[in-house]
Amino acid sequence: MGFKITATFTALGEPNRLHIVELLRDGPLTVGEIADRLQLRQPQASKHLRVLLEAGLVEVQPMANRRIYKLRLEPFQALDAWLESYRSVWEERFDNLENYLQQLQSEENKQN
Amino acid sequence: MGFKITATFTALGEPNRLHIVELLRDGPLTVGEIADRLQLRQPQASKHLRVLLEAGLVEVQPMANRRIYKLRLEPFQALDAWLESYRSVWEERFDNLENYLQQLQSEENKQN
DNA sequence: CAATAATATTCCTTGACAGGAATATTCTGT
DNA sequence: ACAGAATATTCCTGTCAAGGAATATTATTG
Repeated sequence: MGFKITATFTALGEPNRLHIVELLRDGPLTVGEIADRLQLRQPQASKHLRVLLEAGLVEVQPMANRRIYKLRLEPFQALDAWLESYRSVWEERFDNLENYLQQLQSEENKQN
Repeated sequence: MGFKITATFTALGEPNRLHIVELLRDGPLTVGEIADRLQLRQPQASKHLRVLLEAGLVEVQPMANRRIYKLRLEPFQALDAWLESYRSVWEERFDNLENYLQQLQSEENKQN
């Protein structure tokens, strides 16, 4: 806990990192495996993983020579919670209400 | 349609822009109002709004002298859909399954 | 302890981005 | 058409992030 949601967004804003996350959705992977599948050089893979790690999106588990990265759930749940407040917005068709209010305003206090 | 989700993420990765979006959640606002509430100078507000606009997160509706910005629903729904595939991950406790697989692997084909 | 595999870190360079200040644009009313 | 309000754009500058290449670190095996 204690990760800022903007960190989540910026981390996922980079295409390679988004791709990594999508790979990890299907299960934990090794740095080398990630680099292979994404056509990345190993150092770049490590660097992106570092960013994801610091954003709390993944965690790492050393195994022998390797480091296995896997998704952490919390940031996704946080994202979900954040989205929740917007779901109500579109479900209530807030949109139309506002159009209505704008009409009122645009007609400068016309009283019927 | 046709907006990349990475664009959504990068747009929301900037704290001021995230803040703008959260303001707009409660209803459409004018550039000036946004600048006021966020303690931003008008040009910066306009610039951030431009980014949000190009990412498809907001739309603008000219009214007289002003421009009223409001949220567009689609990117949020897209985000929601994207998150959906991760919900199943954490709901199925995929995590434990993987720990199990890792154990197997770490013990190098030990057959009981 | 040497050799090797897997991964991380550093240094460098380049490009993107954010804020500040100034200026341009657009619309309205007269 | 002009003045003024609201907003957009441009230019400049400094910072930060990403890729490439080289090197350092860590753990395993013999």
